[in-house]
Formats: sequence, structure tokens, C-alpha cells
Amino acid sequence: MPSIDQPVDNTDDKSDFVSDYLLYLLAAASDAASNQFHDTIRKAGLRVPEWRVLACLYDHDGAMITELARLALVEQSRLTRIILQMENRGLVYRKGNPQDKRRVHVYLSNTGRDLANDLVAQAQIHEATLLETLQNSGAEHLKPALQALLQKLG
Amino acid sequence: MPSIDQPVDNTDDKSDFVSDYLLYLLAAASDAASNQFHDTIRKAGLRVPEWRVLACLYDHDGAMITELARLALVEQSRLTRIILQMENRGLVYRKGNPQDKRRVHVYLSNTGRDLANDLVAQAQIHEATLLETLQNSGAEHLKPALQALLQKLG
DNA sequence: GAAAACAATATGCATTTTCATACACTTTCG
DNA sequence: CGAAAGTGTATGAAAATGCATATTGTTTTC
Repeated sequence: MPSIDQPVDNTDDKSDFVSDYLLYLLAAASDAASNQFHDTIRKAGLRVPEWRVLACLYDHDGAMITELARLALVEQSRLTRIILQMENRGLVYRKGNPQDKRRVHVYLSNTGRDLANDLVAQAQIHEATLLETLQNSGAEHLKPALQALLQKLG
Repeated sequence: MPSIDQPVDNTDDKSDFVSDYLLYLLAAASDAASNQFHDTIRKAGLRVPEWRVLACLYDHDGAMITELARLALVEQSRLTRIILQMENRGLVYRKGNPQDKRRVHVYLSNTGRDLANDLVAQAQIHEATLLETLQNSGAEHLKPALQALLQKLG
């Protein structure tokens, strides 16, 4: 038990603004919930944006760079480089579109697909556990509300 | 109307996994909602993490570096550098704790406080507008559910 | 059917970010 | 007390990031 301590604030409860500010709550909740799973990601040898790309490709194999950037919530030039790295690691491959030679489509390799399957399964387990933890906390409203928000803002 | 186009997917609706994955919904919703306001931030000459720090200090003036890092959702060594920059710009100042000389407390300067007041006011307006847009979308459940989540995971 | 406008991806470069760890100080404990 | 363990902040260096823009290809317009 520290003695000299009279910290400015050791809980968050005195706050006025941020603790009731929607944009903060969204960021903080995303952060808190995701961090739990990010250890799993890193143990699989991936960084978070790479996992996001893998998960998006799981649903949208063959997506274009631009689509994928939007889906995975990363800026395009950054995605280009992430994809190059993932290609070097054999997780994905790129293929030009012969109809429109500007376009580059990205596909999961077999290795990449195995990894994606594995991590998606783990993500679903983690999610189930998380939702269980959140029982009686209004968590049942969470997904629909978030989906509606995305709908309206998308 | 493009003709040669048979894109893999131009809406998000075919997806299986991510579009119903809580961690993705949280990240995407946070992203979508925040991006709206981030223009305001940049027009004020701040980058997003600086605004977060300012907002946290608005509530917790005098917080320690470590506390502030946790509140503002940034890694400690990064916060140290953000604070140094903000100090150089005259937005905040640092003050050692005489009782515990390891600790550094961060305070809003007058300039910083003015800016914080201004931006917090704008944030609240933006939030009100956003919530209005989200009427009948279950938005009224959003804050409580997020707060509960943070409570349980904090 | 050119020229201009637009679109998709890549890249150069300055800056930021991360990670590990150093450093200074404090608390604990034998 | 004094060594060891623990905390809080800073920093060096490698890597990632963002921004503006180049490059290449496509659509539109006249």
C-alpha cells in the first residue's frame, strides 16, 4: 500500500467528457476487446493489420487492393506494402486483371487459407467467450447497433 | 456504368465472417464514426492522438504520463513523445512530482485549455448530430453497452 | 479518335511508431 | 540498513506509416 500517493485519479470515474463520449467509447471498447485477441494473432506470427487482411480475404478472396484497403480499414499505400510482405511470406498472391490492367486482385494461398481458417475459428471462439462474459450487459444490442451505425455512415 | 466489371464484391453484403464479427464491427464503427470528426481535428492543427490527449486532459488535468497513455489509448513511449511535441507547441506543460521524482504530471496550458474547450464543444455538437442521424437504429443502447463492456474488460 | 478527366496501384521520403532497454527513483524484504 | 525487485519515464534504432505524387491504364467528352 503506497503512502505518499494521492494520485490525480486512479479510476476513470471522475471524468466528465470522455467517459460519456460516443467516439471515445467506441475507440476504447474496440481497443479493450481487440487487445484480448491480439495476443493470439501475434502468437500466430502476424501483426494486427495482417490478420485484418487475412480475415477480409477469408470473406472476399480475390478482392482488389482498393476494396481490401477499405474493408481492412487501412490506407491504400499501406495496404500495398502489407500485401507485398504477405506475398513474400507466401500467405497471399497477387494477380492482375486482364480486363483492366490497373487492377490487382489478391488471393489467399493454401498456406494463407489454412492460417485464415485457423484464426477465424479461434476468433469465433474468442467472440463467443467474450459475449458470454458480457451477458446481461446489453451486449445483445451491440452488434445490431454497430451494424446500423455502419449502415448509416457507410 | 462500367461494362467489363464483374468485381468480386462491391458491397459488403456477401461477407460471412467479418460483417458479423464483434471485434470487426467495433473497429469499423469506431473508424467510421471518428473519421467524420477527424477533419475538424485536423483543421484545428492537431493530429488525432493529440486531440485524444487534449480531451483526456480536459477531464484529468495533471495526470501522469502512464495514466494518460492508458486513457488516451496510446503506448507509453509514444505518449512521451507526443507530450514533448505538445509542450513545444505550448499546449501542455510537464511538472515533476516532488514526492516521487519518477513521475511526470501533464497539465493543460492556457492555450491548450482554450483549444480543448473549443474542441470538446465541437465534439459534443458533432455527437449530438451523429446520434440524431442514428435515431431508430438502436443507438440508445450503444453507450450503455459500450460502457458495460469497458467495465467488464477494464 | 484524341485529349482530358478519372481510376488503381506503387513509390519516395519525411515522420511516426514500436520494441527493447536504459535510467532514475522507490518500495520491499531479509 | 542495503540489496533486490518494482515503477515511471525516456531514448536509440529499426520498421511502419502517411502523404504527395508518379505511373500506368481506362473512360469520357467533344
